[in-house]
Amino acid sequence: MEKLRTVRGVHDLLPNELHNHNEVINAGLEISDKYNYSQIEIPIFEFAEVFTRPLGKSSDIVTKENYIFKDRSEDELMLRPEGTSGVVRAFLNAGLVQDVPQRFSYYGPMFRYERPQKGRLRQFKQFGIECLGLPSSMADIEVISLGNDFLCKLGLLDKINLKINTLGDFESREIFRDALVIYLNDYKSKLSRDSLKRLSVNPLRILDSKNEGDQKIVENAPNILEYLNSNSKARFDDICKGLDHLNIDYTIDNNLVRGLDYYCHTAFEFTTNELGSQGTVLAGGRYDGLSKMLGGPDIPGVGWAAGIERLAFMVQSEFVNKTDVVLIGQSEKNNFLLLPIMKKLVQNGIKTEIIYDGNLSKKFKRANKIKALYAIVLGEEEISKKVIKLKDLKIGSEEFLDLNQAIKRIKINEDLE
RNA sequence: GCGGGUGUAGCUCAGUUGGUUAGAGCGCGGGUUUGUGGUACCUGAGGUCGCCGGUUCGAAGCCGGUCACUCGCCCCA
Repeated sequence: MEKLRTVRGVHDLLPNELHNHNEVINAGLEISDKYNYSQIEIPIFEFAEVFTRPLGKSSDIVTKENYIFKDRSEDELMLRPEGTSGVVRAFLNAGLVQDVPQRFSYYGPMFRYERPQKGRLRQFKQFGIECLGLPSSMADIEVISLGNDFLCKLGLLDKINLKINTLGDFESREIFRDALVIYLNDYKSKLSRDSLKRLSVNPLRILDSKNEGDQKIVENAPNILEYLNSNSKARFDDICKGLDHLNIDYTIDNNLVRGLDYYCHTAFEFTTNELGSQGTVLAGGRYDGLSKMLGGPDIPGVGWAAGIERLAFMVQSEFVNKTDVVLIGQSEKNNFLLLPIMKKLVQNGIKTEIIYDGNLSKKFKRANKIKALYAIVLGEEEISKKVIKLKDLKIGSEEFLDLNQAIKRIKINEDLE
């Protein structure tokens, strides 16, 4: 029989790697809890419309990167490609519109049918936060500050840069877009093929093209900051001021744009150059239009999502599963006597494994392999004396003790480490 | 979706201009050790050379296709 494997771009997570993921997730949950964001969980698949409506018919995520399918009742469903739409949908369904602001955190798998690369999988995990119901620029600053603290907690701040930009409100953006198209039309013959396509579909995207020729053309293109109305301009100034107050380093990058239609005003990205071309590690922005697109009232929102695999790759702490105690019986028939000992050790919070097979030599080899700190040996001599033998595997010393004394000893030494 | 690289033991990799039983280190099993691990020594197992086809007397090595990984583009976390 042919050996089965995972599907393309979908990977197993073995203990080592999962440990790194959990470190990222736990840091995220802890810091967002302190910022008073409450964890929620939403479905992994939804009616396709939850994503197709807000993401816009032209976005890649909807046109070619989706996992879309019909279930047995012919409903069009989609594996979620991102978290924000689902969170806002849940917020609307729960009637929390009555009770704003709401602050949420979430994490879990997302799905995009893309060509896999390092840091880009078809099933990948995101950690994200959303702040709903606050139109004030203070919410933008809060959210960026939370992201910054999250990365700081992971010890990654010195490897990561923050870029921010504004897309303006919808009015400013329209005016800017028109000006940009007029400018770019003069260079139609020199634009790359990709950008030529973008010119009609999503001209703002041309601004962050990696094509050198495009970049030269873009250098002298209209600057979004000059097209902002006074409200949009004031917002952006506030955000810069807020970040200054927090001593958060950032660079303004007027070519930073968003692929998804519901974004407006603030856009930001934390990037690294340690991951090759998939350098965006945490990104987000304001999405005041989203709630309405999902059929709800006009509720503003701002948030971000971080790539767990990408961050875990940078954290890379070595995971050692350290066993506290192994239980070794002299012969197989003593194994039954080891069960209540294990139970008692576990109740005392001690990580325990019974080694069932082999002679004593093999059992100690196993103990060594799993990096056990202590061995408790139970043989004929111990049974007749009604004690156990506690061996410290680091220094090799052995002692006859009763079980309660042994537990005490193990716990004392654990605390010292 | 487009372009480049790679694929040999569980892992990291050798393998000459195509030549007969495909190798190493680590890891794994057994032993030196009948109540005791780590070190050392001895020894053993493990490979349809990613898969399919072609060229050839003969293919791990050449050619075509395919799958997977990887790098860049696209896009994004």
